[in-house]
Amino acid sequence: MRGQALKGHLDLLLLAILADGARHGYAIIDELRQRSDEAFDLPEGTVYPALHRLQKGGYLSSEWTEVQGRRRRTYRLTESGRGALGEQRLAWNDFTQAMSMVLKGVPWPDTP
Amino acid sequence: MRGQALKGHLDLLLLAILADGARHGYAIIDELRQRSDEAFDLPEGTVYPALHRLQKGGYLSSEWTEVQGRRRRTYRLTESGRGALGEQRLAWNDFTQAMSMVLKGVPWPDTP
DNA sequence: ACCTACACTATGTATTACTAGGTGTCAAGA
DNA sequence: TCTTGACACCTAGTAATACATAGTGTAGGT
Repeated sequence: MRGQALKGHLDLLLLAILADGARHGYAIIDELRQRSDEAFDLPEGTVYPALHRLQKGGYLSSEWTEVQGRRRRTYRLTESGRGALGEQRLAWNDFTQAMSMVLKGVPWPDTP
Repeated sequence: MRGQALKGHLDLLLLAILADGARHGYAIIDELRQRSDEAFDLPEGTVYPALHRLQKGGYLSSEWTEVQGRRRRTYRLTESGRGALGEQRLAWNDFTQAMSMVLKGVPWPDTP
């Protein structure tokens, strides 16, 4: 999938994953890939800065942990983050609905 | 609607409107607003550059017309544009499906 | 005379996903 | 032992693009 497509919707994805429980970055990438059936296979350079941005915005908190000699930064939804998740999900709903209204009636390409 | 959301999906919208038949920029904006039930109310500074970009990419052709003293640039889908419409529509489908897979299971906010 | 809708254009800005590089740990295999 | 690969993080720079802003001009109504 052309990743550009998720421009503006990455935050929602990350918040959604973290709604399940706290996770570290690498695990988030993994789960995103699994849950989306490989469709979302995001590079680290995409996810880490986004997590930093979300934390800076107060939507996530994080803490360092050490597991078998490997340091991990575990992220957790804040109250504000949970609110943002709800809002963005509603916005996503509105958006897809508006898209399908515009797309409705447009003929599909010939697929014989 | 926060317009940022359509980042990367504007082209699909424009191609979809033009699949209905040739139109000029202002009319495209109008129809986009109507078909989306006011959700997509795009500023000219968004749409015109996008049309130019699409034409430059070979997806649209255009010609000047004059209607009651007002000059209009009427845009039309090219063959290539029709192909792109099909592709982008499939991509949009894949994208929404992947999104809903990730979103599935995430609890909605309390709405009493 | 003024305002609004119509209709287009150009320039600059902010956001953001991604590229490309870098650091370091650990386990398995050659 | 040395190398590879998975794990795990980071940052600086780039490209794309929606939008803000400002400008040009016509037509029609008040």
